[in-house]
Amino acid sequence: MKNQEVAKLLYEIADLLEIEGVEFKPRAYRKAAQNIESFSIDIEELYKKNELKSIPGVGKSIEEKIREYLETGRINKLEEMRKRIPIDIESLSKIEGLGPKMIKALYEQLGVKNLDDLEKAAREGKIRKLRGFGEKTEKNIIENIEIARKRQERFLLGFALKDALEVIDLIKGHVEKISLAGSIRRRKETIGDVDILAIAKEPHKIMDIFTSMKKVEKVIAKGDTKSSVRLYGGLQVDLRIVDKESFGSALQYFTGSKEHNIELRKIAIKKGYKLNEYGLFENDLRIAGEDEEKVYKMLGMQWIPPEMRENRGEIELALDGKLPKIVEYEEVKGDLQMHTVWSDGANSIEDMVEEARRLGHKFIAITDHVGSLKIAGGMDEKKVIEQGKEIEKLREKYDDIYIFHGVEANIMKDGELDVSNSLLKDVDVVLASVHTAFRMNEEEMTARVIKAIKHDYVDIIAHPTCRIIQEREPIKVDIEKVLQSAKDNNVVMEINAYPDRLDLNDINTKLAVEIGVKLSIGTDAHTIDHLRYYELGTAVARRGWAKKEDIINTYTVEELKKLFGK
DNA sequence: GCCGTTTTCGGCCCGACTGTTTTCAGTCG
Repeated sequence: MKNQEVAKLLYEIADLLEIEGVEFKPRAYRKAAQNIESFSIDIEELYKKNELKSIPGVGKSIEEKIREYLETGRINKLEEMRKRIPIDIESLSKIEGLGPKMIKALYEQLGVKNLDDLEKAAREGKIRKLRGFGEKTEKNIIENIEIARKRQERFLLGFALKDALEVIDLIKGHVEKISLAGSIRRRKETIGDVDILAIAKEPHKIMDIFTSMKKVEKVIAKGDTKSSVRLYGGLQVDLRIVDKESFGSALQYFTGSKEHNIELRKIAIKKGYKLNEYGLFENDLRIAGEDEEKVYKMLGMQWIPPEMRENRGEIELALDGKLPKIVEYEEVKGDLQMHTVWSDGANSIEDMVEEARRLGHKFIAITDHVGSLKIAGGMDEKKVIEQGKEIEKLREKYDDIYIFHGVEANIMKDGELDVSNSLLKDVDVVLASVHTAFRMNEEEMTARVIKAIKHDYVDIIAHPTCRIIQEREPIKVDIEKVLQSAKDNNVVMEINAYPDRLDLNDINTKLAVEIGVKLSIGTDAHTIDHLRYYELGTAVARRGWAKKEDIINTYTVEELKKLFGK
């Protein structure tokens, strides 16, 4: 699927156009890029069917460029622009306070093309002399270069969420109301910073508590309405105090996404209203603002769960009153992938059972590695049988949780599993996944995974694309074909809930739901501490619009046994 | 460059903040 690839090029064209001072076109390109990037249909399929224009925001001209790229591997106009403006915009625009206009001025007047040039010019005191720039701007640039170099891109949701919830815990006793906002409230897989909103009678007292927390490394800004801190580890947290009558609209506004908000504001305009962070206004009269639900209601639409607010079609559905009822966090009743000391996990089966009970799970699947993955302690048939006996004993001891005996087998290069059927036939649930030979072409890799899907004993394909966020690209598979095959063969696809996997991701989950594939949530826990990540899996499910019936972790133990053929 | 329940031409989201200015452009979220 080349959607991300094409989107990236369109974003680059947008950046370059903006540098050139072209109006409105950058917005058009970005809009098209955004839609392509979150489109669950393969852009190459649309191209073959001559339906590229069915993507919102893609008209004659952008269609032509996509066509050119898919046919020749390049876009002439982009190549020309790159030659004309040889600037590393991507890294330069990461500098806080540096936008296209300033990048353009720096290039034209000082020849700044990249971070190194920028730093040199700043340190030599050349920037302050430019019209529109000054000493302060130059000083900020120097500081922000350091930060941009040090900062590792974005933070994983799973890690940031823990810090964010701890911050809220510290403050919530002192405020009237408090909520996460921003991408972390939408449970995006990575987040830039944490946004928190609160109502407070004595703002500066709250700000004192906030800025003097133990985990604060640096106070970036401190005022009565907004303070920002950087925690140890680099995560930035912003706390805003808002008025009670604006809390809902501020929450809506700061939750985003930006694209979602833009659409909402257009709807407001059509109705003759104005929507901003202070409320929804008819003339100067505030007709909604205190609660978020009412803001949506007054715009004539259903309230939209934060996880869905990405402008991927949710607004149209909410206007029609046809939003799908997505799975709720408390409907997920168990965890279907985890490891123990029987392979590469750190805890015993009983430890995992105890912790799962504490989390309120009704069932878990112990899915230790089997077969050739010796580095992960892959068990042989004899050990699997022994493990089964231990699980049987624990089932007798605990009657409030059911323990499925599972295994995780490897899908070898040829699509066969690395263990015999005799090992698999007696366990309750068989996960299969790719752990080796990640670099295969799409055709071979797709065939490999589909062969595993068709295997007699495979119930679930675990971490289907094998990506590691910010570390390893997904394997090259034709995800639509894989999902269709899963549907045809009644095989479940996993949403791996481990913080750096989240695989399937939100977009592929949405596609799976559309195709009708059942999904399972597994934490892939290797210690008892990892078990709490199951909520991240639910978050991905919600971002992919999965309903309760799409997620097998909402089933009863009896229903699961039936599904696994036991 | 795209788009249309005001439009096939003329619009394209909104407000705050910063740093530079002396009334505002640029950037950010």
